[in-house]
Amino acid sequence: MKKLSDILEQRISQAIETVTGQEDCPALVGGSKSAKFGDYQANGVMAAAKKIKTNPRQLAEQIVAELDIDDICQPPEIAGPGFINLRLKDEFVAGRLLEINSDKDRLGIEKVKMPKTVVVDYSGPNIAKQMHVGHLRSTIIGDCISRMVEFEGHTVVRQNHIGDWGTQFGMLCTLLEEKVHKASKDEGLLNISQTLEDLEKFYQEAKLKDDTDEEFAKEARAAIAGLHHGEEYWLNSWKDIVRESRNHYQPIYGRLAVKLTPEDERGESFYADKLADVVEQLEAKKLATKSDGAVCVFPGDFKNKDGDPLPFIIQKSDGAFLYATTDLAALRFRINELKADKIIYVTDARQALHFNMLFETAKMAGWTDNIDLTHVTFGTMLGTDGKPFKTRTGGTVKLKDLLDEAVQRATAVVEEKNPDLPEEQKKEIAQAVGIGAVKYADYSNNRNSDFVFSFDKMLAMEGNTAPYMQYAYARIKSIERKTESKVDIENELAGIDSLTFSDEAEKELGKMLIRYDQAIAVAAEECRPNYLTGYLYDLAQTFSRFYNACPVLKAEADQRVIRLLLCDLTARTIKHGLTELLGIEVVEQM
RNA sequence: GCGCUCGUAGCUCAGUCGGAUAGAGCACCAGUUUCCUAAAUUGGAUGUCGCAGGUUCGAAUCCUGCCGGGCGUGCCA
Repeated sequence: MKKLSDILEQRISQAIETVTGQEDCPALVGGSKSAKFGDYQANGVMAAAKKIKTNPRQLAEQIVAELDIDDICQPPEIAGPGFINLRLKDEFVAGRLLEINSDKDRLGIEKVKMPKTVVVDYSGPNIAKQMHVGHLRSTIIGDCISRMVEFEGHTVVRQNHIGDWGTQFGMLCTLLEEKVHKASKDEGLLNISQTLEDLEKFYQEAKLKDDTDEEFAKEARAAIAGLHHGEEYWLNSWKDIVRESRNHYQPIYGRLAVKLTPEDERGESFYADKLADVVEQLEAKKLATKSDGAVCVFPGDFKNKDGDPLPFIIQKSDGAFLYATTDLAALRFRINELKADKIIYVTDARQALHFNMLFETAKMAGWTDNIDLTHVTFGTMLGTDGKPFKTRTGGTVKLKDLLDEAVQRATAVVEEKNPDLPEEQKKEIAQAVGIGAVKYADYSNNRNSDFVFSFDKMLAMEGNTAPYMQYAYARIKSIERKTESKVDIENELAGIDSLTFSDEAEKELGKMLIRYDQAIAVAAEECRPNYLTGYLYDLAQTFSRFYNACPVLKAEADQRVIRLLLCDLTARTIKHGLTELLGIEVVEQM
């Protein structure tokens, strides 16, 4: 089923071009702001009129005369300086609804004709540190983008660029050896998982020893050298740390319903043996030069504080490589080996300069011809005090604790609103609502803005929140359960071949439902989950109006069918949006 | 200094890339339940879209200059 907005755009653009004889006259079709202007409007006529220096209203008349959209709309109206307003025919809306109804999996939404390979780089936790709130936004925004792009029909390759190869591993491996292997000789075995149970503490202990204990620091330097030379002894110890860390963050992905798996991991260590080649290649192309002992590329016209060209440093004066080098190696790998047509990096906005320089450098090297590189940025998570989100004592908030608290608060809400449900069910609801609230709150904000984290706001039943959406869904399910005692819904809906609207609220809901495809397309194109949540919220509100105006159970049989269908399609759309695209659970009862 | 980004109702934020009278939620006021979950819905009030210019049929949106916040700006990631 082709997107309605595309059909309208195409037909009207065609008409404009026929009348004006000009190429490239987009109709600029969009949803109307107000119902009195109809359902859709074309804004392109004014621009076209300017192009050929004619009166826009007269031009609009000619275009409308040329236009053939009887099958979709009532006769178009011309308004204002030259808007073309379109009102959908009931039969058209009904036809679309039936098509959506007949497609259980994709709600009538086509896959793209020319699928691309899209690499999405997101989450990227640091090994040996617990995941904290700083990782949340990249993780879930990246996941939503992946899901949307995948649903559109593209091939998505998720990449979790974990931080598993810094100099800090020298001290970490040394401490682990000390605690586990040496200890096991002297005073019995110490289990590796136990030792690494509190990653944060372990890291801090290693850091402290590294700073204060000279013997330890010496050992740590030997360890990092050994690791970089691939000595098995240290490599094993490093593997232990990576594996144990994964045991910490993989369950978090599980709770967040983030689709990253260990197979998606391709951390810094993976590129370690490809870094020297990156530098050599850039030197061979005469793009990299030595400056103050470091190997640098000077891409674009970035300036430093003194107004001098800003270097993209790819090798330090001591010979070590940096994240710039790793990112260049990763970029080449993604293009050459993963066959990426497009790479989306999801990181916070502070890294914007780094990525601009990375992209520019790669472009200068000729590695990215015809490759679409996008840095999807997002703002900082703030506490209700407007300052970066911290615990009361000023520490970083662990993601695990944050999710625990969300679920706990959701439990209290469920307990208050619906105390009679079975314990087990209340638990499930609290999980769905608590985790959903955290994710939805993030998604519903414009990702570029800094975002104020507030449990009270995100768990509110009013407004654009997860609980509101989940409640909307649960209400529909409740109607369906009650209806089931009278009729077999599936049977009833399967047999429909025509629909007649008998109420304005039905029609409004129907028109909303057929716009889901466009909402996804725009949200995916712009990498903006908030466009999707915005649509879903509109849909839920439109449904609520319908719900008040149009009883389903008490309706006569001929009226009941369309209402049941509208209920079911709304439920399926909300469910699809929440579970498939946002990774948020729905519940049958709340 | 330069760069990026943000500045919209009392508060929290949308605004799909230049479109018609700038929209939601919270808070405030007034309605709606013998009816499918009122965790809902209807109506009302609320704005120098940071400021000043410019571009044009038309600007919150584009350009220029200011003001204010955040971030970044040569060997961390």
